[in-house]
Amino acid sequence: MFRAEAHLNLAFQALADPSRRAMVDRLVQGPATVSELAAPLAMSLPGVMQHLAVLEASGLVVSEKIGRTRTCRIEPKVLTQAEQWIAERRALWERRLDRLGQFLDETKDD
Amino acid sequence: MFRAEAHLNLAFQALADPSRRAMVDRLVQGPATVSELAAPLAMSLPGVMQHLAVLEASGLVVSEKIGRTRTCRIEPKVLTQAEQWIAERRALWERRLDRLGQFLDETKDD
DNA sequence: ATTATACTTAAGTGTATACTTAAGTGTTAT
DNA sequence: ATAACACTTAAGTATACACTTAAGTATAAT
Repeated sequence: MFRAEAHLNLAFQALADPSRRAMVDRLVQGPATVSELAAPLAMSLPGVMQHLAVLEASGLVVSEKIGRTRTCRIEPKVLTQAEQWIAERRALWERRLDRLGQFLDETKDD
Repeated sequence: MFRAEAHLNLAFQALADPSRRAMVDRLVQGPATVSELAAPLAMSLPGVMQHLAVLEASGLVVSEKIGRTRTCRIEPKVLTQAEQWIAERRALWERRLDRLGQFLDETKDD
C-alpha cells in the first residue's frame, strides 16, 4: 500500500467527524489557539486535543507551541489531495455516462 | 444537526476505508455485482457485504437485486457534496491568503 | 512567591468498526 | 429433483474511537 493511500485514509477519517470539521471550518478563517478551537465545542479540552491529534496525524492541520499557547493552522495539501481523489472518480463516472449517452444516440434508430 | 451534515459524516467515513474506496473505484467504471466487487478484495463475502452496507448507508452507492444477483452502482450526488465541502473550505482558505498578500503589498513601504 | 492560564498526560468507559466462520435463503442450471 | 450459485444473516472477536475526569507541567501575570 502506498503512502498517498494511507494519507487518504487518515484525511477522510479526520473529516468524518463533525467536531473536527468544525475545527477545520474555524481554521480556514485563519490560525487559532487550542482554546479558541475548543470554545464553540461542547466538549472537554482533552477531547479537543484528541481531535486535534487526529487532524495533525492526517496532515490537515499543523500547530506550533509558543510560550504556553499552541497555534494551529490549515495545511491545504492533504485537503487538496482528498478533493482530487473525489474529483477524479466523479470525472471517470461522468465520462462513462457520456460514452453511454453517445452509444445510445448512435444506436437509437434500430 | 442538519441532514446534510449527517450525510457528510457517513460519506467521509465511508471513503476513509481503502477497501471501500476500491469498491468505489470499481463502480465509477460502471455497475458491478457483489461478487465482482468482492473478487479483488482479500476478504470474505460477508465482509464485502458490510462494506457495501456502509457505502449504501452513506448514499454513495445504490443497489438492486434481480434474481439472485445484486447489482451496485455509484450515486454521484453525495460524492459531489463531499467534494464541494472540501472545495468551499479550500476556497475560503485561499481567499484569506489573497487578502493577507494584498495587505502585505499595501503596507510593504513602511 | 503565588496564583492563574493554557495546555498536556494518563487512565477509564462505552460504543463502533472491521473482520471472521458457520449456517441459511432464494434462484438458476442440469 | 438436486445441485450449484449468489448472496444473506447471525454471532463472535479484536481493535479503534470518542469521549470523560483527575492530576500534572510549563508559562505569564500579580
